[in-house]
Amino acid sequence: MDLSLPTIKRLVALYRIASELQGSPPQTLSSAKLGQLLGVPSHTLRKDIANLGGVGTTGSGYNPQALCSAIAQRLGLHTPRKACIVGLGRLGSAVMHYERFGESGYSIVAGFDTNINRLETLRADFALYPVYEMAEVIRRQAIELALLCVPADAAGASAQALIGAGIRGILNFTPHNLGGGHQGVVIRNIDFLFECRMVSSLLTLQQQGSPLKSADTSFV
Amino acid sequence: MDLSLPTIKRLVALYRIASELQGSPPQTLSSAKLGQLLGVPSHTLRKDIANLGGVGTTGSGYNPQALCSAIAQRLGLHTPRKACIVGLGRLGSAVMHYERFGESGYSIVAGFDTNINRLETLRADFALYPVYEMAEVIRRQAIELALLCVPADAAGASAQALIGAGIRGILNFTPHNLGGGHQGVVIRNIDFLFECRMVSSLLTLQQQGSPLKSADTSFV
DNA sequence: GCGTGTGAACTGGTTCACAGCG
DNA sequence: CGCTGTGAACCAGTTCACACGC
Repeated sequence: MDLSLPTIKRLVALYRIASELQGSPPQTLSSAKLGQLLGVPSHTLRKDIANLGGVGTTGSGYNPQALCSAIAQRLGLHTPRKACIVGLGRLGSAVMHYERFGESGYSIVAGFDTNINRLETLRADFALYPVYEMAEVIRRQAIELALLCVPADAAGASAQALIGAGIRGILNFTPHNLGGGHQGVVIRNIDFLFECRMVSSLLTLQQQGSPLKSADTSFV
Repeated sequence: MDLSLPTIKRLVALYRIASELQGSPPQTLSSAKLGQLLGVPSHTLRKDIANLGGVGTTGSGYNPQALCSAIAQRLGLHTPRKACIVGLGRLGSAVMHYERFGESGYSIVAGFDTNINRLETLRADFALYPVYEMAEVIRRQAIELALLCVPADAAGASAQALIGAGIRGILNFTPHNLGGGHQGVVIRNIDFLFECRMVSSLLTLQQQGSPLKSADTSFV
């Protein structure tokens, strides 16, 4: 069975909730309960989970850890993968220090920057390289994910270089849209300004009395 | 005409592109060109833009600044609104220093934290308050947006407090899903771990040979 | 002829309703 | 009797194809 993109998103969100709830009291989770927690109708979740197959006893709800591991397995959330940080300025450093990154399944194995001085002064528990070695390091170490933290005006070029080096995914923290479809490379934008504007838009339309169907604005 | 959520997202993305391109050479933008830049088929964009009405001459393309201002007006991107930061730790400080925030149309007028010491030592060009004054300040100043930067375990309670105080939108930077549908409050999650897992999932499915229709993984 | 605008066809994701198991 | 699993109905958004203005 193929999963649709919305379904994948909900499953990833479910994964966190389920993993948080798989703690001490071995409760059982109903689709209604989960739906409430996530802001999604229960039948949608039932469909989503049904796609995984085999989880959930008909009649009682879902077992948290069964659900958790089913999602993780189906989506490969535990697959160990290598990541690198491109751009070690303020933003890159912040990302680099994010404690919970380990939970993602990725391990950061390299950092790149154009500024040689910065490379020498920075303290990191992974190797740092000048950018001109980027392609080679990525290939040699089979790095799959790049955390793109360069200044906005360098984003396009960096992305091209990364794709040329065979990267598989890019988390784009720069405020620059990397839309140019490059087949096979997964790109996700984490864009503060964009989200601000989304809120603004939704508020505006809502204040004008536009329906704005379903409260799922936090999703999608 | 009502706009759908996917349409709104594309228009917001378009807005940035158009505003970047409205510079020196007064060119004209075709839907094909824009589509390529955004990774979206041209006819989809044509539909989206057509919703705005009146932009675009049949035959030649779109005028960048006309497009820009049409989007801004329709979505209220230039509407001045007030925002506050809730939680002034490492994350909150980073958000607070984000230079380009001004472009969003919001101005930050207040910051809140439980830690009184922190309030006294922090340097900001807006007023800082202890949390117990939060509801009152939000109401008095008619603050519409909250940038939620508290620790994960405080996220739920803070969100409740904000909603109780009449906030209209929340940008949730905490790794905690705020799904619980609260009618009328726009919530958007900016979640690093979630995005990492999304990439992981998409790579996994893709490597298994699942179709993963359309390269629009960066959208939605 | 290039490129927008748009009504009509289509696709696929969501919603519904009910069968079935604990 | 509560709650999951699922096939059928529904609907929104995307895709297509063509008419029209420059």
